[in-house]
Amino acid sequence: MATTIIDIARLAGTSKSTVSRFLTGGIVKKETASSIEEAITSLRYTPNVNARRLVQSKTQVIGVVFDDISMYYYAEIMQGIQQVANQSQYVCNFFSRANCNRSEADFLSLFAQGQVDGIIFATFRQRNAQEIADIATSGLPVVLLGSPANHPGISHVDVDNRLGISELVHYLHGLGHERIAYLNGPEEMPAAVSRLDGYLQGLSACKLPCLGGLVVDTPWSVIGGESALASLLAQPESFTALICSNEFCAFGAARALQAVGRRIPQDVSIVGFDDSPLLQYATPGITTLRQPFAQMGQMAVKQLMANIQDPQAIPASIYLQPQLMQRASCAPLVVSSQVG
Amino acid sequence: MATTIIDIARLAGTSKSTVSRFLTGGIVKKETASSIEEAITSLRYTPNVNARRLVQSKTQVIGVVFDDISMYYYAEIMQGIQQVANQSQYVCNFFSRANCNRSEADFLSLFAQGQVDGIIFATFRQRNAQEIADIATSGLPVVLLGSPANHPGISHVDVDNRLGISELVHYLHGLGHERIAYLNGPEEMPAAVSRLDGYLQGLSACKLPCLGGLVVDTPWSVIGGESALASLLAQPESFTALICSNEFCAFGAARALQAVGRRIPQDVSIVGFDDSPLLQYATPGITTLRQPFAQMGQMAVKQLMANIQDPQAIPASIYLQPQLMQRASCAPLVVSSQVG
DNA sequence: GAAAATAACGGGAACGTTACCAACATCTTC
DNA sequence: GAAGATGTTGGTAACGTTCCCGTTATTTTC
Repeated sequence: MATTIIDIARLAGTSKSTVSRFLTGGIVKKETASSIEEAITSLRYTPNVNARRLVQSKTQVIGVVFDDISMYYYAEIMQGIQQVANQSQYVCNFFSRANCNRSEADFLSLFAQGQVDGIIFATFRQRNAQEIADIATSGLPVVLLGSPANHPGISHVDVDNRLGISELVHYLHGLGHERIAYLNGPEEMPAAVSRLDGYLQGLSACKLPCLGGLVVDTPWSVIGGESALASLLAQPESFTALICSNEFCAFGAARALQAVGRRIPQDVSIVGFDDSPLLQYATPGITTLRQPFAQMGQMAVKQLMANIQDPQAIPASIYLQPQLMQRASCAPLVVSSQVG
Repeated sequence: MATTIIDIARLAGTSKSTVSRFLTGGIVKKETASSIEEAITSLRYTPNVNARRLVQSKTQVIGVVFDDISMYYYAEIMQGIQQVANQSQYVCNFFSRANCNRSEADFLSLFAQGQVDGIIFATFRQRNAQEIADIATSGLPVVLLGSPANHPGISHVDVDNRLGISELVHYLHGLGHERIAYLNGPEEMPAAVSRLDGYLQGLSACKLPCLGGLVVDTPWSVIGGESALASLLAQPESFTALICSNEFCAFGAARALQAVGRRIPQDVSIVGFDDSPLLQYATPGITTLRQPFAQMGQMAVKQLMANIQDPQAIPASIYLQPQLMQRASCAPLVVSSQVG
């Protein structure tokens, strides 16, 4: 049926060993090489990857598993992953768990036996001990992306949530703000926990008091941000700046703030976490911390490659720093402008 | 190294043929079956996909090539594709052309020789005759997704751009509008051409005159929409409604409109094409046509499956209808409200 | 209970490649 | 020009499956 290495050998007047050697970059005489080349183009030959993978027990494929591929940032992560993978002649298999109700363990066995050379799990959630054990015993190189904890034996790449929010506190403090409210995320999200940590750390580093009423929990949604702002206004403590632990609640909070007549940034400075057109095009544009998703993807692949090439390579935890995207939603404190 | 079918046979006290028969759903005695099953679980055996693919020359993989995976709607398309693929025990290989400067032809040869059983090209651009010929001669089942033209021999799935915009004209006409402006997209985008067609068709179906000044070209961006609106206001024809051929220019136009003091929808009704949080959370929310991306992905896979299962299957062109997402940006015409 | 039919199994070739290793050709060196 | 070094080649065994087909075990039928 399809043309094989043997057809090439026959046409080039040599043996399949020599053709194979040519294909894999071994030593062949110039003349032989050129007649093989000729045969390959004239027969439009492409090596059969499955035969190659079978004999080499190597696939040049990495598997990438997402929680739910529909969030905008997954696109960026994928881009980063793909870019580096392709540079290294690797191909990516992407999966979204949301559409196939398989557990990570299912993926481990799905990928077992030669499907992929390694896996990136890009799922932003907590893992239990069993799941970690499954990964560790699978024998496959694995990198966790956007995951919180540092598990011995498993590499992982994440953004430095704590540092990011802490910098944000410094930034607002530098503008003169001392009463900085905080919209906290759901506690089952590890990222939310780290961000709250960053807020508290930032406050203490700036020698600012932590005023209990100024921390309000919210689900990470526009509506969540709106109602969180309502409870913030309902409590007695005043504030001149507001840090939102997520973009959607930032947008909601900003809108709710404006709806009750508070001006941004004259009355309240507001910052978000995560970036999207929503914050970019809000009026005013909302200052936010941008997660370097593409770079996170790139780093994850690089680390995975290292682990694939050398199974003894030491696993690493890599934290990338979020970048401050300055827009018009923050201003220096004017003493008369406190609200609350 | 890894456990093979032979290890299972040995442990189960039978032959590899029988184990293989068991694995592929053939007839085996109950007792044999259970001892094989036992051996499989105790040795944690998983079949080697590469060996299987080699001998069957079938991969259970479909390749999916995107132009640039960073647009939000690709996530939806991927979701749709993945969902149906997984149901059929297929696995997807996703690629983004943006990061690997390979042509579609490169992908055809990359995927040749057993990488995949079929390909979906989800690239929203025009193809030249050579590219079409390459696809046709590749021998691989191919489905074009979001592509404009109907090429003999190649299946394709797209949204019905023309019908969508035409319905939009009817909708606005139904609200009493007769002077409906149009923000046209870049002519190298086939979708933009179809949408303009739809606008013109809609006008003529509603027996409305096409007023030359009311059609303005714009790149599909927020800034583009803003400046297009400026030129619309600079020309003499008045309008009470505005159709934007894309979400970004809709957002920009709406913002520019409000910036010059025109109220939405009291002074001007405005609609977009494509949907995203940007339009959803704009103030007021902007009515738009939502492309059923997930369904497009699903249909593409179904069609591809059909073409894989039966290479003689007749290629099909499938057009899905965009859905009107009604928000607060449109209102019935009040006679005194003309602007322009 | 022998013949025929059926059920279950096992041997071995094939899939298309790589990789080892022995063989052969060509070139140096003295 | 023989001995060694170097460069190039081809034969063959693997890789882990599936699938065909002949063989053996079991059941049915008269």
